[in-house]
Amino acid sequence: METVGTAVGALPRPGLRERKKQRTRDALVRAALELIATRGYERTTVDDIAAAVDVSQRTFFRYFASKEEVAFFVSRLAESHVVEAVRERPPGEAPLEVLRRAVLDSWDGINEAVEQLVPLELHMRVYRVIESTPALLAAHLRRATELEEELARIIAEREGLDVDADPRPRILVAAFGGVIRVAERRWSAGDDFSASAMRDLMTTCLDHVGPALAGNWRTNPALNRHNET
Amino acid sequence: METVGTAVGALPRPGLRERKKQRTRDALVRAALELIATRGYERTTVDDIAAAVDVSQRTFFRYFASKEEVAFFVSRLAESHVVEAVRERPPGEAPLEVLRRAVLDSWDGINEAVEQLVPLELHMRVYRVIESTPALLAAHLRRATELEEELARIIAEREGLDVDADPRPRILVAAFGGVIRVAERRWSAGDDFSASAMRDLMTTCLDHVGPALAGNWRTNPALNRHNET
DNA sequence: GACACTAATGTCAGTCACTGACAGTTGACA
DNA sequence: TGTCAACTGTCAGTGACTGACATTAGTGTC
Repeated sequence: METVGTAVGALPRPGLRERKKQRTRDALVRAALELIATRGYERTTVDDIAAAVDVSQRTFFRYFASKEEVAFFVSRLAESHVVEAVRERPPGEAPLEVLRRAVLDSWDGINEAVEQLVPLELHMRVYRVIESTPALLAAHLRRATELEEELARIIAEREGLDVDADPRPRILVAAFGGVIRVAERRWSAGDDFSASAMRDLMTTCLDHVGPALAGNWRTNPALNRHNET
Repeated sequence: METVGTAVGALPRPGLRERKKQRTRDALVRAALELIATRGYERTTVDDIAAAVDVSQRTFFRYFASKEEVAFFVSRLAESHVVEAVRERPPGEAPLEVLRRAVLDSWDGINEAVEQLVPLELHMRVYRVIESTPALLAAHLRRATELEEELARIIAEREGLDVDADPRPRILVAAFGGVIRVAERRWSAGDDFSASAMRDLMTTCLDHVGPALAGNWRTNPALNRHNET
């Protein structure tokens, strides 16, 4: 069934043209992230990025729809991992637990995948720029809500619900997403950039949701119980 | 006590120059919102808006830092009312209840204030454009997080906490904000654009937070109790 | 009421993100 | 080797936004 010369299958070798494209894309991503992390987003022009890879500005825009897009290349990778992890959770697990476990359990794998693309340290520097650049922060939040929408649909499907009829899937993911973002901010604001520090932060923040929403904080000032089924 | 010709106090009359500025600003807002609601955000250029008010493009940018800013003029007004309402909540009230009551109780007043600036119906059409335009949605979310930050600080102060040390204020507002956004979306997606419809939606969504975060949904599928003090 | 002072505005030139059109180059495949 | 299609570069143009400078128009003064 498989001829030798032609590319019948999809895997064996992508062909010179495809490999060249891949190389150009990677080079653009790396150059862009390095420039953004160093100079900041606003002070990095698309011309700079293109020049660093020695292609025309027009070519940059053939690979990325916008300057923003290249800044979120790594985030995009991470997000797809989370979605995958949520999809693979065993049925019957409680909704909040699905999200919690999916994020926490896939965390190490995510960081591994990122590292294969760019140094984790570079990604962190870029993340700080994202958090501190209004235009990028806005884009980040919009992307986050798109991800939340996808997760809400998955949760709804697991529970056999209609996302547009029952508000709970979206409410759960919105609350969850908000908490994750608090963790992200604390992570990028602190000085421990390790993956495990981020996981600890997420755990802590998630453990606080219930108590924070519950009545008077002064009657239960500290966090006493952690795990429930 | 009151002189006639000159502006002695600060209130009586702002002077011709100031009144002209106010008129120009209002005209720009109204023209912009009308154009955005009708043609959409992307198909409305700043030149269009300026031309509609018969001023130069440069003047537009002296009143608004960006094209986005004019689109959020009404939202900004509403936000300031919410902040005010949260500030005025009686001490001792539970944090989540502070937010809930502040939003719900000030809702009618907010809509009144908005109506004085532009027709409520126009604001709703603009809101739909905001929700459906990526660039505006992003800006909307960023503004929302800025508001959340402010609210977190107020809550922290009420409770005598340090926002950067105790994560609960930010977690609470993040979860709360997420839920409010779900309500906003359902409101703009539906067909009842009245203020009371929005209030009902918010109430319902807030009532669902607890149950949505709690364990297994199938054991408590419906929402049975609504009001507590 | 003429006069200086200053804030508001218009005009102009320039940067930067992004796009469509067209032409040149280069892998892919017979 | 030659044809075809995909990639790329160049160029021109739009639209958001900014700085510089000249012009206009309220404001307070004599």
